Amino acid sequence: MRKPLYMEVAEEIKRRISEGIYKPQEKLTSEPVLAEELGVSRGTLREALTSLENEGIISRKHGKGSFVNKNPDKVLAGIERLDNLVSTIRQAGHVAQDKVLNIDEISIEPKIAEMLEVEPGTKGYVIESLRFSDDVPVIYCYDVLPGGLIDNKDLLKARYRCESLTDFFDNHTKYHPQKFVATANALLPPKRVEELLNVASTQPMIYLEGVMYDDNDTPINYGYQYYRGDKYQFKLVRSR
Amino acid sequence: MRKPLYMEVAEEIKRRISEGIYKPQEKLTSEPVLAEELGVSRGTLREALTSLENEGIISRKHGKGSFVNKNPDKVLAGIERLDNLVSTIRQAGHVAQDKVLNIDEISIEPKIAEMLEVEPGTKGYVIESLRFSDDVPVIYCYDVLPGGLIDNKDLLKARYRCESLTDFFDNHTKYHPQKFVATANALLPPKRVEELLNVASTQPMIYLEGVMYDDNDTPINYGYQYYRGDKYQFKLVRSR
DNA sequence: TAGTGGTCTAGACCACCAT
DNA sequence: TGGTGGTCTAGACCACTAG
Repeated sequence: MRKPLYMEVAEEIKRRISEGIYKPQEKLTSEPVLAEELGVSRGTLREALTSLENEGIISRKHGKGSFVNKNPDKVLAGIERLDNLVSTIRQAGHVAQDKVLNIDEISIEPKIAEMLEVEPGTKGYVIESLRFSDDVPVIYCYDVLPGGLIDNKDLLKARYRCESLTDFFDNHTKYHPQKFVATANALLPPKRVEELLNVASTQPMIYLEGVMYDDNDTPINYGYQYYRGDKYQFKLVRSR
Repeated sequence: MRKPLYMEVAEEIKRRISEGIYKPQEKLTSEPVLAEELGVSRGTLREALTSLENEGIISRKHGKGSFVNKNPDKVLAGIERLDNLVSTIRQAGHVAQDKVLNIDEISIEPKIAEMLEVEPGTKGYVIESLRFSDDVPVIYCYDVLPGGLIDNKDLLKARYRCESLTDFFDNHTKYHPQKFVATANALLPPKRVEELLNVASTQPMIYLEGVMYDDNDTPINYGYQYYRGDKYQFKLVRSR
């Protein structure tokens, strides 16, 4: 079984929506009937519907039915998604590029060491990088990796050939980034960021700072990013 | 059946975690065994585990088991949650206050009318309000309501006695806010915001702008907010 | 009352992981 | 290989909404 059945079912329903067989605001065929029609059990159909609901494509109303949302496309891909920045820029229809500025060995300062759950003064690496959209630098990234994660310093050179730190972790280490727990803020750029991104010192920036965890809850890097507020926007759905 | 069984099961597991029967990083009893032990079907147990996973309390690893996460408490309550701003400030340990500046009748301009799905020029109401933290104004809110939602203009006076527009909708109308679809940005304050929040014109602000929808996907208000970047921070979890 | 989504069961087989 | 979580089925009953 390549793909789980319920995913194929979800895709079939998406297809029907995009082909206009089910239109926004309209009710879907009821669960028992649709399950029969698609040749799956109701349980499997419900798994598919649940995933569509989580994606914001449909809404279910107890006793009434399941309805196609307005703008089933628009939403998604927002600030709560940990995506490759480069692919996010591409999806927005721009030419994207990643550039690593430098990789240096450092001694991790206490504040960051605590977040990374290592001893202060432990060896680590700092990676500075930029992301470009249509040849304009729009994001500055500063990342600190505990040295313990990297067996061999040469391994880090692979970062130059990756499109992001996440790609590097996925493809060259045994750690797989799962979530970035952060705080969001608005700040003016420090001198270095001002110069690298070539923005005015009065240009407000979106500032995200936090720690990345892998799927075993191991902290794998501390990082912060400055996003040009005039060039980069986050989509966001706040819900109850 | 008061509570669904799977919710009770989820609570029982949470209880075991908080009582230290299952400790962070440890593996839970396997699904077949735990289901038998709790006297429910494996399907029901899995529903409970899924909800715990969505809450970030456990992680499941195919072929290995389900594990209690570190810090099963901390996270959550971030930018993706549509919460009463006042209660959010209180939770952070500050004295919070809401103040409505004014409520005016207006003719809705085309750009906003489109977002609210009404005809340009339709009558509507503008509400300007501030949120205070320890007597310091930290958030400026500008909201536009389609006139059609409000039978009687006097009804709006109730807004003065609410702690937020969301409370007003919940308690005085038949509309119940469900989600705020928005964009996030960093901006410098316009003159009016600069004066009302008493901030420097160079103080970066977090700017959220979007449309609120009720549970039937009816747009119930357009709004934007300016948050003082130096006084207000958002928590945020970006995950895959 | 009829139809809808919500919950629950019992049992089966598959895919992943460590040994 | 044996144990774990992942997927799937068929059938039952409950709770909500509307006419």
